[in-house]
Amino acid sequence: MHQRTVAVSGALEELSRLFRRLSPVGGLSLTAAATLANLDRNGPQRITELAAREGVTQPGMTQLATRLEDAGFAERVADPLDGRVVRVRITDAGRAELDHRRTVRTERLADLLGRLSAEDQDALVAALPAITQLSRQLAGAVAV
Amino acid sequence: MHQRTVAVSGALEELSRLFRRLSPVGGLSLTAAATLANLDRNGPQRITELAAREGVTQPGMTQLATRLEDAGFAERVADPLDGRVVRVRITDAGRAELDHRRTVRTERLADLLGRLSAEDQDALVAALPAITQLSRQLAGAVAV
DNA sequence: TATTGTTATACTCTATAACTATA
DNA sequence: TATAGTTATAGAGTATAACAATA
Repeated sequence: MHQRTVAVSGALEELSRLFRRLSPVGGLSLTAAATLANLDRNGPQRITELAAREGVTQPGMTQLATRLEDAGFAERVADPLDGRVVRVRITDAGRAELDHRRTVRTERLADLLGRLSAEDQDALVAALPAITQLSRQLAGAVAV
Repeated sequence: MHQRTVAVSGALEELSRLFRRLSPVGGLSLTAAATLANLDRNGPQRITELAAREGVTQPGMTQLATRLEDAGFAERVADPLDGRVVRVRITDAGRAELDHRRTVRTERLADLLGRLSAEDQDALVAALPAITQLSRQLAGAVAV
């Protein structure tokens, strides 16, 4: 067990928890926001596909899709080729909500980042590719 | 709004969400684990104090303390000086649980870190002080 | 009267199991 | 019979409001 891994692990858990507390911008849960962002980035997708990507069960995604629909952020579209399939699509209101969330969150974070030393800020920016990579690894690992 | 802030913000949200999915080591929620870690680090504390630190309401912390107590990870201790006050203290089983969580989480993370390039790994380690600082800033900001 | 903590109650989120509709 | 999705139901976690006990 590498010392550095322990350090990274602890730091990330702390950060993860604090970030979660900072995040509740709108009424969207983290999973709801992630799903919406996914729909925005990758276009309409089926319930099963979304469930797998976000790491929730199929019934869980059905319910989440319903919540997003009720909020006006997404809509269900029937698949003309297969009557069993439903595709979920983000709406304009959904995109606006994403924009809003990003704006508020970034404003808050900008304030905090501004209080870090220039060295710390640079180190954080330099670590962005690594963080992105790590996220991808995690997504793959959890998907199993 | 700085471009770099937007990038940091997005990366952190992604990471936060994925880390949460990786984390459920034991049956402990993130808040429960954080509270336990706090009790381990800083010693017995009152309900009100814990609630403020962890960003939950006082009734919320009462309930969390009860869950921790039921699990055998913490215990309530009466304050001899003030009959209204309850102090919560971590037990040996609680410390063992923390150890276990850290071990499992670190093992999982080590596997993922190992798949990153040497450059990415170094960048992540180099960013640790910045991440720690950011966590502190966040903790202060949220406490308000 | 103010403070500390608990109890009562309700809501969100997510899970598993059972079900419906279509292929 | 298999697949896609939904409905039914339950449990964890957390909030607000009302309450009890102590200072």
